[in-house]
Amino acid sequence: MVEDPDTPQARGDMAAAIPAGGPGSGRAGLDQRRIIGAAVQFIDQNGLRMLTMQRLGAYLGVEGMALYRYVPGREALLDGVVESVVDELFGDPDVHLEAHAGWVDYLQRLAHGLRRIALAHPEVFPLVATRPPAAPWVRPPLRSLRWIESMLEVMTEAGFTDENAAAVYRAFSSFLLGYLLLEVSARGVETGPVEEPDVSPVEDLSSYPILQRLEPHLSIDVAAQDFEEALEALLDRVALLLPRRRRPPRLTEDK
Amino acid sequence: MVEDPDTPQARGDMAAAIPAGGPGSGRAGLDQRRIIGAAVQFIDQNGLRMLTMQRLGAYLGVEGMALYRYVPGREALLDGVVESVVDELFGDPDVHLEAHAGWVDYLQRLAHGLRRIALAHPEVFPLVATRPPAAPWVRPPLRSLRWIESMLEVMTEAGFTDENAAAVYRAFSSFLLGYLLLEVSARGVETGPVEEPDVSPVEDLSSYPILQRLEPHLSIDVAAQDFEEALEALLDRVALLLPRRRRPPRLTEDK
DNA sequence: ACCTGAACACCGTTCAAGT
DNA sequence: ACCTGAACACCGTTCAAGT
Repeated sequence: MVEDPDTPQARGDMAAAIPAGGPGSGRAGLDQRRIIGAAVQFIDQNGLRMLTMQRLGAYLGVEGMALYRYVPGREALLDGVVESVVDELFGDPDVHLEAHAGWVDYLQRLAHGLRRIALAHPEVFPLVATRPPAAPWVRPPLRSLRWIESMLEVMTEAGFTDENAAAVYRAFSSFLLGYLLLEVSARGVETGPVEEPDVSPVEDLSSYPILQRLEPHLSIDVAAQDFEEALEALLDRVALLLPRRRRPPRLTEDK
Repeated sequence: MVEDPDTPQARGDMAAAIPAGGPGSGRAGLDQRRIIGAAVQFIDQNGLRMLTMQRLGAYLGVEGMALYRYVPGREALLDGVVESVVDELFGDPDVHLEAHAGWVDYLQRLAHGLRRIALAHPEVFPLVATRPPAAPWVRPPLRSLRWIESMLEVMTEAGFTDENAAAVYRAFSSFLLGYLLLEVSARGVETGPVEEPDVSPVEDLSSYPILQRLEPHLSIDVAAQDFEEALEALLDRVALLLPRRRRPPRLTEDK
């Protein structure tokens, strides 16, 4: 079930005129899975806006138009990229779908799994966030029917009403989307191409004294701690929806 | 300060061969403000992916290359679009910068103002959300130094420490970004072009019984109520950061 | 001063032709 | 069966030329 996006089949060192050292002419023939995997790699390495049918073709040692035999077009390819990246969650050993210790543990694993994906593919994540979903109840970044079903199942079995389970799904999605998109974009997405040193004309802060004073508190390292706290706050709030029981103490498994 | 994006100067009914009834050859000469305003209108009407230098030129009754005298290029134009839309906040009479009744009232006005902007320009908002910010501490959707400064000022004057004011700014940004992006995308962004009826092959839900059962709870109308509740929850959580005082009761002004 | 024509390098996409 | 050449319509962008 875990589709290795690396497909290390017969990787010869013949990356001669091929840009950025792609999988080269990996022989073995094209195929939709391989093309989408290569697109993910290409975006990770070169940024989304560098992805072109012809460049992706060259990356695969082929002529660009050849891709149209396996992929309906560029838009469909991007959809495939998003699906493929989100589906990495299925292969994550730390998010074991069936082996969780209660809904808190489940949501924590899910959240951390999605965060790992976002950080592993920062150039792809904006695509995950903004591609129009197939249906209005598919909310990024949890854009997989399987995961939505899984989450709703865990929540309802944990005693949440249907209505509350759905509300938790919505709140959880909003939280993850906002937080991860900001974290990923703060880590210099668009650091892709050449990144002209530019001597950082970073806009004059002298008219904004408070912003200037608080700047150290707005650095990326500070922001990186927010995730755990915000997740905890959300889980605490969710726990209040549960009829009788209090939320179990943290890190204690309650099977 | 309120720059009317409609620029109703001499609007003749000569929208002959001009696509989608733009401002036509509004005479009066081009100018960067007018071009960016037209781009916003164009995106609102036709969707982002329809925006092309040549089409925007035609929309303005001009030849496309003419725009390069006023705008450095397409990327810069998009930056201008984002800035222009976010700056509409300055003209919003309900978000009066100086006349607020405490930080709770201030944050509520700010949140609702940004929500109005997102809903007024659903096709632009993904751009607001994903354009790489000028600096890592500029967090969408509050991408204006003036507003960031303003918010930090209100929070610190209300008694929050520098560190907490910054934390509130981060949490507030994440909340707004995640919530508004999802709300906007749920309202059929990409309803732009022709929207083939498609008979909605909306993916078979029969393998996902819980999802199927909860579908009514995931509709857009249900989700639209979440904003107020989530905002309240965030404000409650923020209030806990304040050293002594409790959060003042809702809707009561405390000047 | 301001816009346009023509040109360039590059897109996505189709399809007949090659192997 | 699978890839390529050539072609088409369209991009963003530059610049000499028109008015």
